[in-house]
Amino acid sequence: MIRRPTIIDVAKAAGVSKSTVSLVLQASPLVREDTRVAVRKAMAEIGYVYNRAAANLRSTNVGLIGLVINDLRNPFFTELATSVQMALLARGYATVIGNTDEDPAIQAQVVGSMVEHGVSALIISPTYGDAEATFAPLARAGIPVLQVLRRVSADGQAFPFASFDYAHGGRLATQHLLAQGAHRIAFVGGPEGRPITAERMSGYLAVMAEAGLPPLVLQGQSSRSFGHEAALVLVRNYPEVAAAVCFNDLVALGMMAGFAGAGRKLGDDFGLVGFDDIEDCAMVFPQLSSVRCNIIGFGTRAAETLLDWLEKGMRPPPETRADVDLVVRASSGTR
Amino acid sequence: MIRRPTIIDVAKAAGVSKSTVSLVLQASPLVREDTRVAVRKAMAEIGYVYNRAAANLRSTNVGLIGLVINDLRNPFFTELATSVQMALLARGYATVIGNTDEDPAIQAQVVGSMVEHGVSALIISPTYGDAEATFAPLARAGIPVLQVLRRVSADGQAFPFASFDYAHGGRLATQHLLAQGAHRIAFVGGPEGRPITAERMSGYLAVMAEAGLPPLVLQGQSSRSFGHEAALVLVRNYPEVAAAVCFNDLVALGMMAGFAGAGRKLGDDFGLVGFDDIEDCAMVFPQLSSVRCNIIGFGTRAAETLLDWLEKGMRPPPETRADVDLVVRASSGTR
DNA sequence: TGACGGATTTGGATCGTTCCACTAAACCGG
DNA sequence: CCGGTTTAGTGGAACGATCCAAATCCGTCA
Repeated sequence: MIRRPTIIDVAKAAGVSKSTVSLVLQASPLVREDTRVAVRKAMAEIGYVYNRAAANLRSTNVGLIGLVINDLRNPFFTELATSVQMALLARGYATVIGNTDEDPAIQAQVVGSMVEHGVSALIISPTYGDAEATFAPLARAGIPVLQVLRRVSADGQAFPFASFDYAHGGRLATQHLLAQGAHRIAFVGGPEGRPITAERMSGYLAVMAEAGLPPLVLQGQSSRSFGHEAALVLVRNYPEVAAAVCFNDLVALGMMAGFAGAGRKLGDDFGLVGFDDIEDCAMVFPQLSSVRCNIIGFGTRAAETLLDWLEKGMRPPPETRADVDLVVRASSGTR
Repeated sequence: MIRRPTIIDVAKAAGVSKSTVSLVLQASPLVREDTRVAVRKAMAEIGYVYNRAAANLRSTNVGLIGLVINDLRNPFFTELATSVQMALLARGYATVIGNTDEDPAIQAQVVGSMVEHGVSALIISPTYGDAEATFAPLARAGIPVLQVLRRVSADGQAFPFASFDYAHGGRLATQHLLAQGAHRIAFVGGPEGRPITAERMSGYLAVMAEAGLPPLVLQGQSSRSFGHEAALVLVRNYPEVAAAVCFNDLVALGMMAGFAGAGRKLGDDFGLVGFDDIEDCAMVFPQLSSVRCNIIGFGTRAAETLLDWLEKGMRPPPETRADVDLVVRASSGTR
């Protein structure tokens, strides 16, 4: 196999020095128009491909941003990934996406690999578990890192955190179901002992306490299958429960399937509100009410925050919360 | 900000030469155990981070594989991405995932950026549209590239293609619905003029022709919303149609919502078979029959094929088709 | 003891860019 | 015609690793 051409080959072909070729590559105004054209032509002719590794060796800022996602199969995260990538692209940065599949060891490896490849900054939705192995190398690398959606490293100064105002979302959902006339309302799903579960539940608990009603919490996986099971449990053991706030939409969708199988009719017999408002919510029957987190807006803002930090040194505050609102659809009753 | 430590700093701290440090980094068997330990200790102490850009400058193979996905929001592709990444990781390669969002311009940019960063090989599920801008630089770079799921560059020698035996899947689905007693069977969804639509439809058309039955095709987007519309069209305009083979599961899920809204009962009144067998199929009610494409197996095999090509020079055949089978669930009738 | 040879270790060249200090030529006003 | 300024282009020194040929250890054996 033949060697890849370098700027020196281009320089020879165009009859200029390698420095001039370099200037052309950087779109510098220092080169005359006709030499620029000649150099470009030479590049096209000999099939020159820019070697970024060599360039990075001299100047550090690569224009590469890392995005670490803990679960690429969850639509919520893919939507985030998509929006972040588009926003970064719009400002001229390339994105590398890494998936950790909720495995701290893989996360450490993925982050390590990104740092080695010289990403200039990182957005990470971290996996719970050994934070040290992931964040210590990041601290050493000294690049801007934004934690989103989950705060795993408590060091908000080094790793600012951005998420949604989940507690408020929980309030909205519960208040809405109360207003629909439900009294016994359950909270379903959410992995135990995780901050995000506590946040989403806290609004529910607060509203129930204010209304003087006893709470009922069924914790568990944030998956469809858990929602399915939970629906059957409710039907069997808690027939008096008339509504539920779900930890997320996947749980709610699982519950919908469970209720459908058990012959319980959503909207009329039972009010259901999900969390996240993923695309599927409007696509199922009956349509699912959900606490909307504007993921696209959030991802876009996260990307811009990160770039402002990287380019202008504007370090974001340790904690940022984005607004949420409630989208009322058929699943929570039409009364 | 202080300079990142280099192997020379490590070498000084450990009292050895930079070459020795380099050997330690490459886990070479040439270094004595205690010097290795000393070097590792020095690295940890001064917080050394490997600089891959510098390494790549000398030795080309980076251990970085690119994965280009056309739609990261489609669960089918995320499952593929996840499995490919895991398989590559298992063989010691890091993966960078890029999303093109079905935009040929973004695809060209993403691929260009990956080539510049020196990926050693690429798996791409390409976007339809300007193939030249994407594949010409890849041909020049001379790295192994595998087209999966979609064949956009016709050059199967340079860019081997791997996909599923979709035509066979279409046959299986249609034969099954016939066996369930349906006579009027529609084919719903699938973007017009795309090879994949033709493939999936061809099995359906063949079986209908063999059975002497007239086909009915409703082409359109491969989205839930199109499925929703199509269901309403069928109910209104073609009440005699008793079953449908869908272009993919998203269409089928959309149809399910449409039928539920129109009060038509799946399984009894209407038989439905999807395509892809994404996770949702088993999670909705009634559960959706689907042509299963073992994506995880496919992704794993694609990764291995690519690495065999890269490491051992075993170039794959121009075209590979993976087996599919039919998963029968409640949506296609229980008779 | 000293030559031998396998196991370790080392210095220097090298990879393809960018950056910097510098030159050559063109231009300009007095 | 001269010194000074601007414009366009140049050569060489980095950058931080790898690779290779050569040097150095050190235990063995004649």
